[in-house]
Amino acid sequence: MRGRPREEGIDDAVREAVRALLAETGYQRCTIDAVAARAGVGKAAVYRRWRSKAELVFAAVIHSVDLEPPEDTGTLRGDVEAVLGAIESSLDGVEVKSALPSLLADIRSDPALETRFAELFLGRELGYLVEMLDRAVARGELSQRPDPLLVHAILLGPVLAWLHLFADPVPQGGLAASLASPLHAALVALDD
Amino acid sequence: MRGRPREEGIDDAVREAVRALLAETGYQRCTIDAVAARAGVGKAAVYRRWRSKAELVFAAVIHSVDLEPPEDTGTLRGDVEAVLGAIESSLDGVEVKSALPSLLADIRSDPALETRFAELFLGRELGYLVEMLDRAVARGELSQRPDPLLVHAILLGPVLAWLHLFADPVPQGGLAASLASPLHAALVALDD
DNA sequence: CGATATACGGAACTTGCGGTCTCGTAAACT
DNA sequence: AGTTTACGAGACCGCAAGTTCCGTATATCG
Repeated sequence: MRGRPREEGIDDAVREAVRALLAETGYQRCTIDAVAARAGVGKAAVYRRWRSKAELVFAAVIHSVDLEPPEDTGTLRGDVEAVLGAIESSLDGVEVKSALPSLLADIRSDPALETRFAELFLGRELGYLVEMLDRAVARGELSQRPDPLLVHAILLGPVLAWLHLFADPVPQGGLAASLASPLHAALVALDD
Repeated sequence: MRGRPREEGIDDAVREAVRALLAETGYQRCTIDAVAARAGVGKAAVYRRWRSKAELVFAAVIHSVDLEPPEDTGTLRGDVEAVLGAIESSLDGVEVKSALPSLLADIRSDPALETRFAELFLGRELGYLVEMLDRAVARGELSQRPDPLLVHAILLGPVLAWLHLFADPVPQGGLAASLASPLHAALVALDD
């Protein structure tokens, strides 16, 4: 590579500035000028790294979420609760929560972003669910593996609806705990 | 009332133009100038009726959705499928589907809109669910009425996730049919 | 060392859209 | 008749995304 190399730390500084501004001022007020100023960086340096504001926010938020593989709790019921908890906490991050609707809108209007979102998030979640379901089949809790897409919708949907659509406070003991039993029953019912 | 009265038909013409442009060009390209031109109307006439683009799109989309009270099918299982079908078809309207993420983002960033959304949609849906649950209790299918907010999340969430988050084709026989059994089981499990 | 290529911060610039205002005109009420 | 409000058309403002240019710094290649 010829020329001056990319300066170390700018990527992180910009992503951190995005997260801070999202938390402090929301998605609309989190402008590229403000991000660059906050990170002590020129706008050109930002656009050299990300093609658009949507890409930048996506990268910043993604980077702050670590989607962990689900633990094997020994029972399907326990695994369901663990998965729900992971989804809830990943969606409930402080700076993420308020930006989620706008970010989703951007993702849906940019095919490249949509593809990466499907691979980075939905695909990984789906893979984890398949593992969880296969363990349940091996234990004899399910007779066969149900359609993972349906399972994904059944588990992710209620958490998404609550945090994203309702603005209501989370119920006693957390969303995951409240939803684990009924959604476990839903998966069992799916097995018939 | 003094002065020239509002011209009849402009409200409808503008709302219809919004729906057409949403379907043809998506939310971003559906600009107020384009809407006014399409409706054969000046921009001032638009802003005399709606305070912002978000209000306008909200009104146009709302107006195209008729949220019907759920039928009493005689069983909770049947009622659940009917409710799921109603949610699915209301979310699956051609022009609504692609605009939904952006519209939701606008709603979430405008407190006045958020209130109206909660009243017009969430509140009405919640009321219908309470009726459905009370019928189930009267029939003895449930021992007591579960938390309607949880039920709302459990029923609406999976449909929302599928149509709004996944871009995947709907499963065999429709979403409502595929989800009715497992989600009915979830409600029954909620009763313990 | 010197030429070239790329990065940097800063700032000017372009473009597009939401939203407001003005103008000349039309249609109602008092 | 006079007042008030609506109308279409279009000019206008403000703001934010995205691009370009400037002077400068830092790397590789010959």
